[in-house]
Amino acid sequence: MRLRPQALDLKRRAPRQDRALDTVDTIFEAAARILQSEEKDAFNTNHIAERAGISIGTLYQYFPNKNAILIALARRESERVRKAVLQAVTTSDVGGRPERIAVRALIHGFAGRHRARRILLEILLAEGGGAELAKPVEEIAQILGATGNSPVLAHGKPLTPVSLFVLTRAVIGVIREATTEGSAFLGTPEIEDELVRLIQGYLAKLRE
Amino acid sequence: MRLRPQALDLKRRAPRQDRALDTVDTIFEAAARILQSEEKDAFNTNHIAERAGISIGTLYQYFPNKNAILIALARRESERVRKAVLQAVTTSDVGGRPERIAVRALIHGFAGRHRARRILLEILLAEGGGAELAKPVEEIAQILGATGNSPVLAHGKPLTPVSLFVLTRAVIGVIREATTEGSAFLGTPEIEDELVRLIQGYLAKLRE
Amino acid sequence: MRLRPQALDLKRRAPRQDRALDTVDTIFEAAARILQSEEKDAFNTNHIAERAGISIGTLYQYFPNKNAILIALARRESERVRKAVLQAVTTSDVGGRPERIAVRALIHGFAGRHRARRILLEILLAEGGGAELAKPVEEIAQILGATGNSPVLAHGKPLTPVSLFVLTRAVIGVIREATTEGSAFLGTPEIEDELVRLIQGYLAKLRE
Amino acid sequence: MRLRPQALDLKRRAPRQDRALDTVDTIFEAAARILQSEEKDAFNTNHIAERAGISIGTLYQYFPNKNAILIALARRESERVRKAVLQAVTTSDVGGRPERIAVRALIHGFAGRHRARRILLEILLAEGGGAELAKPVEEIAQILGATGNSPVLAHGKPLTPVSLFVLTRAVIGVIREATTEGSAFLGTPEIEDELVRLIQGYLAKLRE
DNA sequence: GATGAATGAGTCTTCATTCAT
DNA sequence: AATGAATGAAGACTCATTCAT
Repeated sequence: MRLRPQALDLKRRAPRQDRALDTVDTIFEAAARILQSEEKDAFNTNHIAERAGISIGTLYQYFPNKNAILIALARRESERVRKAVLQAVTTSDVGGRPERIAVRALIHGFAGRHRARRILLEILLAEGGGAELAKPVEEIAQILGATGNSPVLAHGKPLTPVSLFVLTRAVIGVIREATTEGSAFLGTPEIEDELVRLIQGYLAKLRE
Repeated sequence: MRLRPQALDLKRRAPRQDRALDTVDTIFEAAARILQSEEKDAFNTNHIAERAGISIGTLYQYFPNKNAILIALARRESERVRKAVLQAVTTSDVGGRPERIAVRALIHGFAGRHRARRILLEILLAEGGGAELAKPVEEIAQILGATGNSPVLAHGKPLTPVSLFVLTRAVIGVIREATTEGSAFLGTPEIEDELVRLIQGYLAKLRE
Repeated sequence: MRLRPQALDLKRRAPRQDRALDTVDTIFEAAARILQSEEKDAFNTNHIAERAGISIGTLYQYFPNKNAILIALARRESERVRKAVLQAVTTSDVGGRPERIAVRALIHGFAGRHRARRILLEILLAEGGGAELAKPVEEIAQILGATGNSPVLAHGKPLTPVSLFVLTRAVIGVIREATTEGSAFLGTPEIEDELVRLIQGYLAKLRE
Repeated sequence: MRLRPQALDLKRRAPRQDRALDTVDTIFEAAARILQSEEKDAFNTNHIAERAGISIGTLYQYFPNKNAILIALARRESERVRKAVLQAVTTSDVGGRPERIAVRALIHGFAGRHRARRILLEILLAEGGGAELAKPVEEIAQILGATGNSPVLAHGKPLTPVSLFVLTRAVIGVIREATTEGSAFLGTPEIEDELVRLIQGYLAKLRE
């Protein structure tokens, strides 16, 4: 794959008609399905177009290049996770266990559709789109970092940037590794428990 | 790239002449250099051969396919890290801070040659060689899991498999993310401190 | 050449535009010309495309792999011969000499464009496509085997499968050998006479 | 395979020492074994040398190129068949059925080691060595053609060259087709009977 | 005589992308 | 807007053959 440097104009054409909106969604749907159920090699523009039931020419009317599809797909997924986790973190739930809810949201978000997400991840990394993945996590870290903003840290002082980085990446990292390795732990309540302990233990340590 | 199912015979020819030994090293060196300094696309057999100053035919006398070079490279790197970390973990150092030494070894091991390692990582993942990466970490986890075997856990009971998984992957995960994102924290003493705290905090939590 | 197991989908793309139809024919024509006039080594995908005046990519839009071109070419030729011979065999010509007509059709069919056909033959054999060649002959044998279906055997009882096999393969075999050896007999009236005698002699013997 | 025009000096070195003789035989043996039991693709110089337990360099000390091995192998096989058939044809056996013996010898000769011989045949054809195969048959035809020389034709006049050609190629052709198609008839007594009838019928017709 | 490391032209095939219709 | 035929650079891999040791 020879990709253009950076495709800033991810969408070549702003869809203004219903038909066009459908088309974009159709492409997304096809791309996601391929990621979910097929070989990684099958993720190529011709195949996506075929699966979407459109011509390759039409596909290129909505995306400037293959990478743009990938990035857009990643953005779309990240957005879902971000929202879910954000809500978990900012809402002081009755039981007061926002870490657990955040962890659960993350696991479901990043590990839910195993195959699709893992492959999306792999391709993105392979194509240099790694930064894209960091965004939602980074954002969450920012929010956690703002004192009092989150019940998680209600009793403590604000975290340093490094601590934030380590905290967020540790959680994400464990989930990602589990996904990549195809670990059996994924989806079990145990790993959820452990991740909560990891967070709590770290925060406790920081408070010392 | 269409890879053969499982490239078990990583080396096609057992080098019997001195010349051959040199050649293998030359290939490794060229491959590593490409990973370090060039585009990911540059990691192709023709280019590797060219950079190594040998013919493509010669390259294929030593490696059955492109993937084998990648795996061999990964193995080679992992081995170094494994040894360093292993030593750190099993040696009861005077100061009694094996976590710190292990963390440092891991950071240097996995994050040392930033680019090269990141790209190796990316390509490996993209090519489905993810399992290969898990091995050294898994092994360390096993050792940490054997009670008393490591000073890290000297005072406690053996960890459960899930705890082990979370502990090792959290550390690895943070380092990996930092590498992938090209984080500025990488290489600073701060992140080392934080990782040690992460470990200690988690272990303390487990002992509760 | 490493061939895919069975290239059942000989045509990769069903041509829907006029342009496409032309292209397929162009490819056939180029392939046939190469077979006719050039080295056997020249029968490679790149060269075929070049000769056809199209890009290699276009070629691969119509044929899944090199072998498919070969098979398609063979089928096309066989079909012609089959039709001609079939007609000769099933038509009770005025002079009542269907053997002669069949023989002539076979000679012209299989020996007409000497070089092209011989090389096609050779490559097909070399690529394991031998079965493909047997089909039309086999079919003719079946028809000859059905009593009364053909004037050739009008006066006799149906042939046994072995006799059918020997009869058809003897005729085909002589023609094929003559082609392969580049025999000067090929195309002379004499060999036609002899083949007719071969058939008649054998059938007479069977009637004894 | 890019072969030299015509390798007239089939053997590069006249073996004068026992060791050398062994080497040539070893190469032949290895080549034959590969033909018999492996993929056609496995018939390459490197593999032959490996199988023969010698170095590729040594192989090239005895054969100027790959084709020479093939031709030599073919010659060797043809020689056996030629001798067997010759003897059958020239010996007036008690029962006076030389056709049968000749046919039997041919079948065993050309169809004996099915796989090996078929592949040898295919490769030879593919490499343009077809002429080589015709020689023994041609020779037999010559002998049959010399009146009185063979009991087969004891009662008749000498055959014309065309008749000879047709007669010999018909028999060879049937056997060859049966081999190539992997026919089940091969090796059965029936096909032997039929071939004898084919010969007798043709000869009878010629005598009319 | 033997060795086997090295060579590299050559072959198939893929796939992102364009553009005339 | 949509189509899809055409493009062609690029890449993995093979194998006959050479030649320095």
